[in-house]
Amino acid sequence: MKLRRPYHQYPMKKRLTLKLIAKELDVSISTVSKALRDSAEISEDTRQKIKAFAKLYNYKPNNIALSLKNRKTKTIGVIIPEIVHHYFTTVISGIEQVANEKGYHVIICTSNNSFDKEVINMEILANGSTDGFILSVAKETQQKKDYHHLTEVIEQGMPLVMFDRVIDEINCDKIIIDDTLGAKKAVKHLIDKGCGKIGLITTIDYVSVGKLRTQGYIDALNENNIAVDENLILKVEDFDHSESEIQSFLNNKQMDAVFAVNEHFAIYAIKAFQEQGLKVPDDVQVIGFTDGELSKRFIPSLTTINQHGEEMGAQAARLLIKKLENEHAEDEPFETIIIETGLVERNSTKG
Amino acid sequence: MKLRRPYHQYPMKKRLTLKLIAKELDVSISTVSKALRDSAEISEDTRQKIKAFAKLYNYKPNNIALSLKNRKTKTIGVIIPEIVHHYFTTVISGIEQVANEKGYHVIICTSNNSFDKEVINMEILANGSTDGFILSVAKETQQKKDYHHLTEVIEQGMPLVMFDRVIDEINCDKIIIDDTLGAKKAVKHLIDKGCGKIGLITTIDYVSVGKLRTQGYIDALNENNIAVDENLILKVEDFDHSESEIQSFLNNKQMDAVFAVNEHFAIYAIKAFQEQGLKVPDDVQVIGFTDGELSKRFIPSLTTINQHGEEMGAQAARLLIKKLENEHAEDEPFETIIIETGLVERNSTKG
DNA sequence: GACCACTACGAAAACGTTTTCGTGTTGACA
DNA sequence: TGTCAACACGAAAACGTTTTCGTAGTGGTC
Repeated sequence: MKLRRPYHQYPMKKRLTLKLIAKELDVSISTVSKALRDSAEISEDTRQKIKAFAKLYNYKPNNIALSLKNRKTKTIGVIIPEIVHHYFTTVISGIEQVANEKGYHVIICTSNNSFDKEVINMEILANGSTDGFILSVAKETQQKKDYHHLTEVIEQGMPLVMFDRVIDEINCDKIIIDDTLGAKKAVKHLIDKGCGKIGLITTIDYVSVGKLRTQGYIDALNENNIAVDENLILKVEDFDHSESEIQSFLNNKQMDAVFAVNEHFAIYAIKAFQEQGLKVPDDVQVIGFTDGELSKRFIPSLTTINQHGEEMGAQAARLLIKKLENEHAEDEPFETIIIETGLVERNSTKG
Repeated sequence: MKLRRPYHQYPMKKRLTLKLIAKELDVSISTVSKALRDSAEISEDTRQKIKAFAKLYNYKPNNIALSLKNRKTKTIGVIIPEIVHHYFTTVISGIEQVANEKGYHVIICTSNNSFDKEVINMEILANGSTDGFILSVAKETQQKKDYHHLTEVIEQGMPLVMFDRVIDEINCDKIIIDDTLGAKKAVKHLIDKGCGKIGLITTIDYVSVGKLRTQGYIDALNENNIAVDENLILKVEDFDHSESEIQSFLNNKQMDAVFAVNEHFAIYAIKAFQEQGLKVPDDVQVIGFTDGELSKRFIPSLTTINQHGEEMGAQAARLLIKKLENEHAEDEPFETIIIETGLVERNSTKG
């Protein structure tokens, strides 16, 4: 008869494993595993005994071992340009909710808008840490047009869902908002409020959203027979010094409204107008894109186009997980889901 | 002599493994492993051959297998109350930078301020997914005072670093700001500007930061021989309806300044004052706590106490990694690092 | 020719699981 | 008593690494 100290007297610290339980209870590892998974192969007696022991000492299977065995990690990798950005956090929030619901967790990496960091992050996560990716590409990647890291993971059979800043040439699932339509909505709203001389503050063209929103602006004007005046369009070069750029742009242009492609630009515009002695929305109306804290709380609060970040994240996660859990995922065609933008009316436009 | 199709002709898709390389090159797995790690045991010839092959087909070791073998994941788990919150994203940003620098990646989970979700997240991540934790506890956990999940991971030998909302009873490394001192700084600044009737808008006491900042407010008054007037203190019960609470609180109190324990409260205060026809900062001055987008961009921009979130995250990551990589971590005493708060002067106080 | 020391490699264990398959023991039945 | 099924369990492989140890082969030395 073997004598052994009960488990709890061993120099604690080590996590409980199947092997340890097996040793304690004088059965084989397989028996323990089966018992814990309620296999019919194991007698009621032994099963009870093992389960009781496991529960008592709080056994939890090791995720890493499971990942290795199952060759899936139940983890999804999210790579975004930056995290200190309200819109992206809402997306993450949406991703996380859906992911957790379905038993996945989320690894987040930021590219800081750097191509190199995006590539490195993808490579690291692709080496087994992650089952698939949700990605919004870095600005630098958009400029470089080097997508080898994306095609690589796709070729390896890892599902990839792109959102927001997507790349047309890459064949994968995508979640986007209709930037053009959203912008058009915004400008149309200004036109409906009686504006005719509408300025646009946007980004330089290689930022795809900037380009698309500019297009929406143009579309709205065209459809309403308003000539596009290049003098009313500012393409901000240097984000960090956008305030002064915007200020000088807005001087003496006599516009009655401005559409800005993001919150920052919008409030700088308001500020600039106010410093000129103009009142928003009485003298000039302003609409932004992206509905963040700033828009909500600014005074006057900002009328904006809402991108529904959370919804976007949720859809992205759903789509990715669908691919992950579908055996025949390869055969299925890729989807592109368009999230509806919404106009949120506040106090920077006339009521 | 064996004939075999070269690797690239096999039905692609599978990731390259040591085993596959070994098979292709007719050597053993160990030889491949050693060659790739430049072991002197392997002849120059074979080494070159193997490395060339690996490079050509872009071999990358599988992280999961490595994690299992090394019993460390090079991953740190971050659990925060919510992610859609500027302050937390700055912390995450700091964590990520340091972590990546040192070859770690970051899994982020949100507790949504729910005790249960915090517990579940910790348990899941503790099952092998993570080497250690960085945590800011959920409100609900603070109320419940149930910390079993924290003590459990600590007992398992997983390092835990708490930041911001820390729990005194738990023995672990901590990164905090001196909330009391920060608040005192703020109130002192108001006093220096000539204010004598200073209001406080804070949260109910079980939110530790609210309590501490309230204490700082009291300290500052005491040190300057100003009597504490309970009528000038509002403890907001319901965050979501704080606006109206604040509004009615501020009516006819005749204060010359307000210290608010966060941005939200601060701008609601400003709004309320403005609606009463009072000018900020001329008639009444306001200071907030936490330096976010809102403070920076609001008009008037907000004088605030800066918590240096990024710095906080960076320190937390450094501390955690130090523990992780130190053999004798167990013996080392726990540290509590205090991050200095800074006063950021803007336009809600007199220049 | 016997011994030795290298050199260059392979076998196997280990990390913690799950699962397939094999097998000893029991009891029933002819 | 011999056969067979059912039962209850164990051995081993597999996931992809790293590392320890063992060992064929080679060449040199006395």
